[in-house]
Amino acid sequence: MNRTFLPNYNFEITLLGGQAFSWDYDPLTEIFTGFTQENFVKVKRDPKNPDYVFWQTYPEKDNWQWLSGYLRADVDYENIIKNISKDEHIKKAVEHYKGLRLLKQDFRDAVIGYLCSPTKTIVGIRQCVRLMRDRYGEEVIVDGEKTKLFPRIERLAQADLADILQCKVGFRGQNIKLAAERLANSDVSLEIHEMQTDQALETLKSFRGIGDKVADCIAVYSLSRDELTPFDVWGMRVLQKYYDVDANIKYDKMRAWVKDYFGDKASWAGQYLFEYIRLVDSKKNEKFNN
DNA sequence: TCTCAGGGGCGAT
DNA sequence: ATCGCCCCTGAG
Repeated sequence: MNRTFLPNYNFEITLLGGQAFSWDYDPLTEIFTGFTQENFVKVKRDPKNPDYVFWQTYPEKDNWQWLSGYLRADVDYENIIKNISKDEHIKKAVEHYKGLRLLKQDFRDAVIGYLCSPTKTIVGIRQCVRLMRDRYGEEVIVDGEKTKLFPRIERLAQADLADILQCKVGFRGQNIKLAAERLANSDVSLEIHEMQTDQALETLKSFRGIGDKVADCIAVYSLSRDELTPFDVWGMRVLQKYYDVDANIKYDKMRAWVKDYFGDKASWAGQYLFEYIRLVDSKKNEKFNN
């Protein structure tokens, strides 16, 4: 494996948290593995020096150009943290999840993944993604072992709806098929990277099954639109409790408030708060159950 | 066995 | 602008 300097990067919370659904961790080897339509990847923190990471890509080896882009390894982490640390609440979340980053996932992977998300748990979304991978993904040999990649959009586009439904996607199946067909038969997945954020969001929302929330997720996690903040109901509750935001505020206004408060790196703040909330909620911390 | 909510969005009022 | 429904799964 290659070895590269990459400090302040928390793989566990970044890769296995709420923003990507295609990473796994093997506690025995301490290796994180991820799959996209193009690449399979292994990363591991150097146990002897945590500022360094071991990594390898497949089937194209040593592809740091791709991996560093995916991990957004080049962002000015310290500066972003300084930027969003506006108050004690966010500072607490930042401290707790030191090294949490935002990824830049493959756009098509993100569309398919987040189309699975409505009224599902993160565990459920991950399950759908793996079922689709096993069913439609291309095989790749990784260090002598057979595994599979994220299903190619062209492959999903030609799958029968009845077949897609085997992946436990339920009413989202139709949306997945329609999106795959459109992405396979257009240049949207190339053009959207060049669009202004407003236009990108409108384009996303023209897909059946993509509304405000999912559009924001895709724009933040695969297009690096750092000024947006995908927030769910839990995010709303914390905004209400800690930031005195009106409980009945609409999604657009909530997003505007967050952007206004946290600035042009609002998505990073949102991610820290979201992961923090998710943890606290899972522990049933009374502080939040007022 | 049952209820219920889960990183929502759509279509009918 | 509100509201029932979409399909399925795991937790309680």
